[in-house]
Parts: sequence; structure tokens; C-alpha cells
Amino acid sequence: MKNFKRTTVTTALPYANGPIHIGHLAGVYVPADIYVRYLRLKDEDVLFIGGSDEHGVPITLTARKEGVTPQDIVDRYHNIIKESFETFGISFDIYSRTTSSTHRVLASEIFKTIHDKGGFIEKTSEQYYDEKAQQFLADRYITGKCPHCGNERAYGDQCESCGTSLSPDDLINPQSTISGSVPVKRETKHWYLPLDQHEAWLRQWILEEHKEWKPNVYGQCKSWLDMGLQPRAVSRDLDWGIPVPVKGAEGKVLYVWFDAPIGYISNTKELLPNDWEKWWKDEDTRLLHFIGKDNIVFHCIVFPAMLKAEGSYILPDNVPANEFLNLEGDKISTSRNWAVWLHEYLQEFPDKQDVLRYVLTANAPETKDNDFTWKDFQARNNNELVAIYGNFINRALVLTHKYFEGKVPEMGALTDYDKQTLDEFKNVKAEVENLLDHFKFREAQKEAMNLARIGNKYLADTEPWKLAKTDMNRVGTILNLSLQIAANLAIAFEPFLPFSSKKLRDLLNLESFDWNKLGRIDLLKIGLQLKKPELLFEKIEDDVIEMQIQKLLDTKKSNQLTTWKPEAIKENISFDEFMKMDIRVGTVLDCQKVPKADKLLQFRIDDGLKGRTILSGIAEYYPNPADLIGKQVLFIANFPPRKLRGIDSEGMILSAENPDGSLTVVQSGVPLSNGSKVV
RNA sequence: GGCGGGAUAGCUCAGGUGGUUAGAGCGUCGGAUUCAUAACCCGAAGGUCACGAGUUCAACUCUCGUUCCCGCUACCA
Repeated sequence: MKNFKRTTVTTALPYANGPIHIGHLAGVYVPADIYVRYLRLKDEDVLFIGGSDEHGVPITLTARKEGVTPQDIVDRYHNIIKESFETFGISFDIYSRTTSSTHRVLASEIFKTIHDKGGFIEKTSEQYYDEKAQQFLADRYITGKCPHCGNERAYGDQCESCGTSLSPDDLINPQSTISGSVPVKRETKHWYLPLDQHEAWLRQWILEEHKEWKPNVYGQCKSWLDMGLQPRAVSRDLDWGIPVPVKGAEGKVLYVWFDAPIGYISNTKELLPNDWEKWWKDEDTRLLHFIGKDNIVFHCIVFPAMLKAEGSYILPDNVPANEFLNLEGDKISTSRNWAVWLHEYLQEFPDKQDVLRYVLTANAPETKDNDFTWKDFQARNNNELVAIYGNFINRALVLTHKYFEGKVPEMGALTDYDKQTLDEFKNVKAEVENLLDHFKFREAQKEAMNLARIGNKYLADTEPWKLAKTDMNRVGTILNLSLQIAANLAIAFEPFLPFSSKKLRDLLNLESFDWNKLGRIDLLKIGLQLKKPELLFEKIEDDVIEMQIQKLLDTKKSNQLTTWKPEAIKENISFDEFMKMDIRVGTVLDCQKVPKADKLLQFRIDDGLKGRTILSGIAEYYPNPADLIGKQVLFIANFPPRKLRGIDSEGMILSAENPDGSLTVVQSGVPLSNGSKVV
């Protein structure tokens, strides 16, 4: 690897539309913080950048829902997030926000530079426009009926009921959420970043020059590159964001994904107004992006393309992306409140930052998705932090106080067994370093914990409490060595468990905690007075854990209750409007999966006339499509034919939406004549 | 459907340019011990390394196919 002079570490900017949860922490912030603390301990030049991502449509929607301004929303969450990070010990050099003036200026400048270099292409397209509110509608501002599951409140980008991603054109009966009016199509101009033009060098840079990236990262990039890159819009018609800084762009802002990563740079600039460029433009700087797997393509392809298009910036050297953390077997979900929220944890478990840090690292989703359970949290705390680490520290201190009034005793001649023990932890430094350098935080922490295991074993094997009756010199040596191991633990755990390390250093009156001293046995001077033993960690009892589990069960219950509520009835229509619709009864003659389409079933329907073919996107709910053959179903008979996957679909099979979002074809209970009208 | 990642002890995970008895932590069981937050220490049980073929003297490790989980992507009237 190249010898870099300094390291810039960025962490995915949390979206200021909700608080931080353990998934964010495990995937991004805890590993990044460990890495940064480690580099700082080694006295390397490092800058740790964080901040809130505060633009984009979802924030405006939340604001609208609550009847406040977008600024109110981002202020609220920015403060919650910033404060919880601070309390949790994520040691950012700066945690700023994309609504800062520095960011506003820099993002504009970067856009302008790329623009002036001809790095964008301009395209005019038709988009929905709300005539009453006199503005273009972002995908999220349009609701309508989901063509897939029939949910009436699907958004223009996604149906939250069935999870399908949509485009506004897909929606049936689109409606503006701003004024409630029916939007019309209108022409609008936007700027695009032509990723396709960047494909060649990206391919070389990633696939040839960065084979060392994690398999999930490398594979995902390769997948995208092989599919071929498309131009991506970098502007939107919206009033919340950074104005597009060119003529003729009134009412347009930078698309949030364009401005957000620039936040890394502007936050650096805010911190170091005169000195920021060396962290972003010097080839001797190593740039690292810590992110979750949802952000891989963005940080490996899109953002680098932006930086390259601008021309003066360095590219990331590595993008250590983690997978996702589940909670008690289910996906973490902000909207379903299925999460352990950091700010709540900090309140409910005061002074237990390190416990969560430890558990999240021990269980980090480094190679695949992982599960967080409260039982595991309790077990890790009680069986590892308390029983192994805390217990060893306590033993060493208690013994020293008992036999030597709390002063570090002299180290006499070392026995073979002493030397053997020393051998075991001599190379801890090299091992932890090697693991951390390769972003293997889970194993690195385990290696640190191993020191405590060595200590416990040493005490058990040498039994100083027995020797105290006969050979106090020997006891002194044993305890000196034990205390040296304790001091080593304080250093080794410093990146992982900073709060406990500080507490331990206080107990040991240990001032220096230079990483380079790790592995030495002269960290504590003879005669040094130690503080009275104090527990490093305390046990977590069953009732505390049960309360947390109960809290989640309650969430689940209330989620179920809300989902089961039928939706509100749609606005009235006239009888005439209904009569325009031709709903018929038909018998399924044949039903099979459409090849090369996951969701489509192809029906052949006896409609009493010449028969018809209808496609329906319900394949995932009918693993055995043949089961439907012979059943009588209802279908819309007077939709114009539409080609799907090359097949003409002549109508729409009616299905009912279940509480879990799945679909069931509505069937006739009694035999009817094929072709009967439903009136 | 295409592409990518994953599948190894009850649980969480290591592992290897293919080569003697496949590792760790936790949990379980047994033993020892009392300095310690009934903690620590020692020992044991527990795995056809997802499934099926192939290459090979030899495969958990390579190849192909299949299944399941996660993600990206197409499809959803």
C-alpha cells in the first residue's frame, strides 16, 4: 500500500428526518470511530468528518405533515443526532450539516465548476406539475393508486404498502399532496451527470486497481459497471435545497444526492477554513468512506465521478461498507419504529456507552447481515465485559490493595511461566494492528479481550493469594505483572471502549496511553499509588432486558393494530363514473409464470366471448399458479391492452390486499356464467 | 429473470496457492478453586464445513448445477 501522510475519514451523513439507531451505529459510526481513535493513538494525522444530511423531499413531507418548516424538522433531528453522537463518544472532529452556509457555497461552486467544464448534460422532460400550487411535483409529492397492490396512497417513488419502487407515471389517478389537485404534465429542464462517460476509468480504477476492496463492495460495483451506467439527474424542481447556480434554473435545487456527499468536504472546510484542501486534494491523503451497504454504488461510482468531473479532488482509497444489522430477527425500520434508538438507549442505560459499543462491534455485520438481540446484549455484558475484563481488573486491584496498600509492588525475577505468559501478549499490538488495518474490527476487539483472558489465567495459575502466606516477593512480582497487563488492557481497548479505558487509566493513575507502548511491561512504575478498586462494568439483570424486549413486543403489537385498520374510503364518484367500468366474471383456463419476470403471472381467461390474456403482478403470492386454474375470478374488461414483457395484457385481475400487503385474487363463491357483468 | 454477497458446532463467527485428528468465543455438561461482580481456571461433549455432481492421489477449500437468506436490477394496469 502507498504511504500516505494523512487520512480523511468520512461517515455516511445521517438523514435528518429521524434519530440514530443501532443499525447506523453498528454499520458505520462505531467502526469508523474505532478506526479513527486507533489512528489518533498512533499519532497519525487524521480527520473525522460527520454531519447531517438535511435536504431532500422526505424532510419537506415530514414538515408538511407536522405543519412546520423543513428547517424546524432538520433543526430538531440534527440536534438529537449530534447530541447522541457526542454522548455516545463518536469522536468527530466536526459534526456539521448540509444547511450550513459553507456547504451552500461550496456545493454551488462544485456544481458550477463541473457545469462550466461541460461536465453535465441538459435534458428536458415531462414531469407532473401542480397548477394550483404552481410548482413541479417531486415523486414523493404525488400519491395515487399503486398499480401493483392497489394501495390508494402509494407515493410517486415507492409504494410503502408493498414496497415496490415506482415512478410517478405508474400511479393510477395521480394526485398532488400539496393542493390535492390533479397534476398535469409539463416540460422542465434538468442537468444530468453522464455516468456513462465515466465508465471506462471507473472500470479501470475499481476493477483493476482496487481488488482489495471488500467482496461485497467490489462485487456490487462490478455488477453496476457490467450493467452499463446511465446519466443521473442532479437537479430537481423543489424549493428545499441548494439553488442550481446557473441562469435559467429558477425554482430548481441540487438533487439531494448531489449535495449530500459534498457535505463531507464543506464540513472539513468549515472546521479548517484555511487548511481544508490538503485533506481533499493532496495525493498523499488517504480518503476513506465508512458507509452501509445501501450506499455502495453511490460512494464508489457516483461520488467519485462527481469529484473526477470537478477535477481537483482525490478519490477514496477504500470504502469499507458493512452489511445491515437486524433487530430481534426483523429488519430495522424507522417507519415501523422497529429499532433501538440511540438517544433512548443513552437515557435508559446511562454510562453504558461502552457496553453497546462492545456488543455492536462483537456482532458487527462485517460480512453478512447480523442480528442484535437483547439476550445477546446481556450475555456479552455479563459473560465477557463483566466476567472477563472487569473481573480481571478488579482482581488485580483488590489483591494489590490487600497485600501492598494499593502501591505497585516490585517486580522480582521472572519465572519461566511468567515469561511464557509475557510471550502470549507480546504480539497483541501487531495482531490488533493488522486486524484494524484491514477493517476487521470484530476480531480486533476479540484480540484485545484476549489480554484479559491471559490475565485471568495468569492469576488462576500462579495463585498469589496462597503465596501471600509464604513468599511476599513472589506475590509482588505476580501482581506487578498483572497490573502491567491491566495497563495494557487500558491501551488496547482505548479505540473500542474509550469510556472504560479512561476509567481504568484513572484507577491505575496511568497518564500515558501511547499505542506504541502496547505490549510493554513497564507501563506502571514501582510504588505508584493506585485508586481504590471500582467496578469497570456492572451486571445487567434479567428484568432490565425483559423490559426492553417487552418494549419491542409492544411496538410489534401496536404496529399490527395500525396495519389492520382498513383504509379510509376514497372520495365519492358518480354512478356514471362507475358504470364506465366494465367488471366481468371469467374462468381461469390457464395460469403460469411469465418467464424472466419475478412478479408476473399470465392468465388465460374464459370471458364467455373469445377469451383473453391478462397479466397480473402477483406471482410472489402464488408459488403454484396452476392452483388458480378452474377458479372464477373478476377482471376489468375495458382497459386498453398493454404490453408487458412483450405480451399483451387485456385487462386486470382483481385482487384484495391483505393486512401484510400480500394479495389474494378475489374469487366468485358460486358458479357464474363466464362473461357476467358485475354491477 | 440477470448480477453481486452469504450459507462452517445450539448461538455469533474464523479459516485455507486443495494435503495428517476443521478452529475461537458464548451456551451446555463435568471438574478444580475462592483473590474476584456465584465471577475466574481446567476438561468434555457437540460439525457428512447448505445440497448434488465433476476435476484430483487428495476438496470444506477449485468447477458446474440446485436450494435458502440479503442486496442491486428488470418486470407490476
